[in-house]
Amino acid sequence: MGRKKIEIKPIKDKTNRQVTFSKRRRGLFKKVKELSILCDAEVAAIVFSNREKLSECFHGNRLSTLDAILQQYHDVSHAEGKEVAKIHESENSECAKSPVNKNLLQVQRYLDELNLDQLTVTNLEQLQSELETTLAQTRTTKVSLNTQMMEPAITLHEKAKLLMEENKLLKRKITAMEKENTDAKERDDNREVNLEFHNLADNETDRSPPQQTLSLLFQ
Amino acid sequence: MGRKKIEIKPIKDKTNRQVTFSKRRRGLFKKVKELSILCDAEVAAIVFSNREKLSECFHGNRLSTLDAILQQYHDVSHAEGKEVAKIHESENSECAKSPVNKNLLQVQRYLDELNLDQLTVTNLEQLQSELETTLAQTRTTKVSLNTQMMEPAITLHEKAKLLMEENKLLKRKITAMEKENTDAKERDDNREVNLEFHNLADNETDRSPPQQTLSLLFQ
DNA sequence: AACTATTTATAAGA
DNA sequence: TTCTTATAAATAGTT
Repeated sequence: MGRKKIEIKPIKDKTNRQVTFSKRRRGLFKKVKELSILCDAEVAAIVFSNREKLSECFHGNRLSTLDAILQQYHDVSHAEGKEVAKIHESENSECAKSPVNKNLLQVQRYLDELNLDQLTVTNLEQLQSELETTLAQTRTTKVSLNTQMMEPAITLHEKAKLLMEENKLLKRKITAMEKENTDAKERDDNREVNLEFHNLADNETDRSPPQQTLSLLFQ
Repeated sequence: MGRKKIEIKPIKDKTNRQVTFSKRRRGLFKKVKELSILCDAEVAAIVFSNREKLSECFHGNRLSTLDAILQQYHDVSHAEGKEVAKIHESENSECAKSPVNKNLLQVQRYLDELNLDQLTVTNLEQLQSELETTLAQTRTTKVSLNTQMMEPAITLHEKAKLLMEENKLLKRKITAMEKENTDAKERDDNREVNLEFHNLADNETDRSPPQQTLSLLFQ
């Protein structure tokens, strides 16, 4: 659909790829919306760009979150034929690409600029733990199920961005660890590297408690 | 795109709706595949027909992340509760005016001033403090039909979920890496990052048993 | 960001 | 259903 036919193969040119990505993602999300509305279907699309940025689009008028979709996904797969409860009905679900929350972008930036040398599993878990502690206080906050309430895409959108930022850090860290391991191995095949890995593992094991706090979070 | 222009509104005629559903789902999945290939992106689409029938397609060649995220998203939803936030994407959501958002702005400023070379518990405690302020604002906000007032709790709630998921992912990867390191040392092999990936495309026909694909996601 | 020449998707008909 | 085809829609390359 354009001036010329293109082959479906990876676009090498960075600029062109980015432009195409934006255009096609927009188109994809539009299709998602249309399919959902036209056919009374639940449709979700999740996109990770090659920069690890995430955007997602969900449409449906019966189930309302990706959670629900995945729940249903699971239910259908594990209990074929079992009737899946419909949670609620709502009139309409408008959707479009989400606006960017500048605050969260700032957090992203912050995470992105973290010095890799200082990044450890402990750091991330500490951050998580702190956030969990704080967020636990929202548990009693009940949200009205007013169907006209529109939760901006920011929630799913931005949280995912944060997640991906951390994910990116993780990958970089792992890459660094691998590299270090390789180097060490080449120099001297001794046990130092292993010890380092074990330390990390121990740290994260010791820090499992945060998950308990989380269990209180999502009830 | 057809003999006549159609409005994007629910199709009442059952037959027509079913036909359109099939056609458009095929088209959607094709778009997913193209976007993935052209732009080196991870793309997933999940579709439930109005009869609760599932179909999905995933495309991507780098990450097991998406699978992992969905897995963990699912895990959390299941293990921690059934409360499902009602979230809809909306057009033109504007969060900047929210009082809670102003608190987030404080967080942003705080992050701005952080020495990025030093992420410490003290830093995090300050961050937590800021977030607590934000959440306090949230709690005192009366439930309102103003959609903007209700977002933050959900937003933060969801963020917390993802932080936890990321944490799980982190652990998983590091564990895998640790294992790989051990194996590599033992065998003196070359290391090979073991990024599993799925390409479940072309799985759009209804006869395709959901169990097969789902077992990959939700084993 | 817009603009169009084209390709692609698809609505209706067979 | 499946195919055909006229047309709407998406979009590749351009400005």
